[in-house]
Amino acid sequence: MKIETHGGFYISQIKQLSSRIFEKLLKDNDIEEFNGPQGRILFVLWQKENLSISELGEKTSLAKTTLTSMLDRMADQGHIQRNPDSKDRRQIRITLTEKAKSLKNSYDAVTIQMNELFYEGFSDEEITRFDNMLAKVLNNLKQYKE
Amino acid sequence: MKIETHGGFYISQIKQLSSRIFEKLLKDNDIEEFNGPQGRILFVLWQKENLSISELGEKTSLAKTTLTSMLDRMADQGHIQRNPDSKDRRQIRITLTEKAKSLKNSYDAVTIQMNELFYEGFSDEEITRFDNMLAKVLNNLKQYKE
DNA sequence: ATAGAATAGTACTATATAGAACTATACGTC
DNA sequence: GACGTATAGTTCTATATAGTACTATTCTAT
Repeated sequence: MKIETHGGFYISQIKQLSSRIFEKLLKDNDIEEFNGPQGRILFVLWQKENLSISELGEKTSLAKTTLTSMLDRMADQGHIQRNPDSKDRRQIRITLTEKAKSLKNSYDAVTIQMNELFYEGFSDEEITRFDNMLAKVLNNLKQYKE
Repeated sequence: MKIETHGGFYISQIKQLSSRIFEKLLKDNDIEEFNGPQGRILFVLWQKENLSISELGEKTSLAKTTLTSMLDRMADQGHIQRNPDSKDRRQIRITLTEKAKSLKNSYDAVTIQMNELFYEGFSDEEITRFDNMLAKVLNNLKQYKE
């Protein structure tokens, strides 16, 4: 690989800008209940509840120390609950409150707005190809972790 | 755009993991002088010095309030200097110290290691295509900003 | 020339983020 | 079964990150 690449530099910037824009869209849509980073955690829990904190970490790629404090805030705000695991007393299972479940639709609406902007000028085929490449990079990085 | 996309979710995760891996590579290469986020700022300044803080913000996609505190730390560590602009007294021009200039090679070496991992299994052509797509998304987001 | 708007940076505050060190529990080997 | 090791979470600390409110300076339209 001798060519010049800027992937990492682009990714950082895209992350920065999309986070700020997402935050703004939440505000524009009068969604005050959660913010972008919390949305990422909810996104995972809406798909599958009752995850342990470590599992949540794998699915979000966040460190578990990050999750501890975020889950603290989300519990304070009435979005999640910490439940002891019945079999392994080291583990904690995270479940959603009804309040949190009811927010999924608002989140989805904002995601659609976000995607329109994000993928402006992309054909459906290009989006698919791009998504696959991102998944591949993500997989490369996950491999490295061990 | 009716298809299911995960671009934003992937981007967040890639950003998270690559930041942590990059940090680890810096440590493995015994580079203690700067960290990942500071490296991003240095990367821009190595290409063109004497930027104002707003210009640095545009090129890194960081908010200027973020830069204020990061530049404080980087000045403390002897990497950058704040110089008053001679024409516009509101502006400050950022220059690199000799110490900071000498770090570029170490950074480049780590970037190469990082890219090898990041683009594992990509052909040169795919890398180029992927980079172009990232640039396009970044451009979309920058457009929106106004 | 001056008032009002725009721009550049900073101070302050809150959240996100993660590493290191820690505690409690479980597991694996003898 | 006991001891050493691995795993799950938390606490503590430091940096990154950005929004809001602020000050100082410049620009613009009259």
